[in-house]
Amino acid sequence: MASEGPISPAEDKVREESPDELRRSKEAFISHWGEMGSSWGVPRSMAEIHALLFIEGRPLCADEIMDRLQVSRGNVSTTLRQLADWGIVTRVRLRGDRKDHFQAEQDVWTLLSLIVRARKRRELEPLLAALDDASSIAREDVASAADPRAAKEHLARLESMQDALKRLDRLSDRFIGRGGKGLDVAVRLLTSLL
Amino acid sequence: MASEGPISPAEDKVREESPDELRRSKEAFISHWGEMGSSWGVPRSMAEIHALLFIEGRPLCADEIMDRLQVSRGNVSTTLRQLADWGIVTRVRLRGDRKDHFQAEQDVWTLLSLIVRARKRRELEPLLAALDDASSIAREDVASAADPRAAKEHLARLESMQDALKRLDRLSDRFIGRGGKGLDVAVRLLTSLL
DNA sequence: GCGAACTTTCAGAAGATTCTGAAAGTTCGC
DNA sequence: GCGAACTTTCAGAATCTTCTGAAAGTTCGC
Repeated sequence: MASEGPISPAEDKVREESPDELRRSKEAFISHWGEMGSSWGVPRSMAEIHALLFIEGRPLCADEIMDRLQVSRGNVSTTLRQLADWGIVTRVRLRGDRKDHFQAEQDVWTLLSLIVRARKRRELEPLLAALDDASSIAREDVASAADPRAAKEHLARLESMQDALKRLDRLSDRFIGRGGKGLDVAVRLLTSLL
Repeated sequence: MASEGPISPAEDKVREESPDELRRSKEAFISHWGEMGSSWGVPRSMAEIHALLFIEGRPLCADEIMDRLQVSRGNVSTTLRQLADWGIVTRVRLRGDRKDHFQAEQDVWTLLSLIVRARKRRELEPLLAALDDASSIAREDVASAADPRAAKEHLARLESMQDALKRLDRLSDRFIGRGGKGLDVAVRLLTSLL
């Protein structure tokens, strides 16, 4: 292509690829996803970078992300690493290009599973560990306490919280365990049962 | 010093009520709950105030919360209002006391349902509305687009995200709908099925 | 209607998080 | 081993969120 005409800046690469409406729609998706992320404690630019990769569907390199979202190279690099750690973005090498490219998981249920898994590890599990400690200390304390009644009630509260969270934890292990479609299956199942 | 004076600061009010171990255990719970909250986008002090009310189990007034957590009156007031909006804390009037008192929901499954409900309203639903708009625009665009192939793929991506989120939305309606124990039931059900 | 008791509001301060960009690091072909 | 292409790191800047506290608002008994 670009065969003979010397350099006709805009037209020669007749970029049907972004006919404005499409571009606007992508941008809307990116903003909303970023918005949602930020209310769930995910840095806005992280959510946006993910949204861009998801909605483009093809592997993009750092420079393209910087251009499209107007964020710094450092930010892009750090964020892509984190997204890769979560497993929702993968590094892809394109033949003939030394740049790293990145591609987002395209299956939505797999995506959601991976997100759940990552957050569970980082946030739910440490809390459960702490509750375990807290309640075993409280359990010992029931015997020796000056006010055993109060100690017992306290223990009961801790344990009810612990039980519920443990149950959710075990449940999510099964949903997201091997496969990836676990969540999808579970949701369909429940929808039909309830 | 101050050994024989009429005021013997600590000992005279032999407070069995907080035998140190109990107090420490409560404080540990409060910190961890606060920690978790803050990684899920809930202000730390909001999560802590809730944790305090939950773990005490009895109605507390603003002053007691301020003392225990060392936060300002303004913060306590604002936060209690929000917790009440979420429905996980209720305002209680105690006979003979003009102060408002606040009490946290004690049933953990009800608590979790209420949290899910609140966040769904504030965050999931607006996103769904936006996706609806985005995909109907994209749908119209498929006809007129310069590159219908690209437009179709884009629409497919939007819709797959929309479908999954809608399904979760409907599902959570049922879980949390009337009752409060919906979540509990669903979790037990799934645990036995999967 | 007045004052005391209590609560809410909100502008600005304090604090936390996120982002930038340039320098250091890595990798690769030659 | 060298330089070009690319990536990562991280100190400090920019930004966003949360918190404080004092003033304004409300409610209630009298």
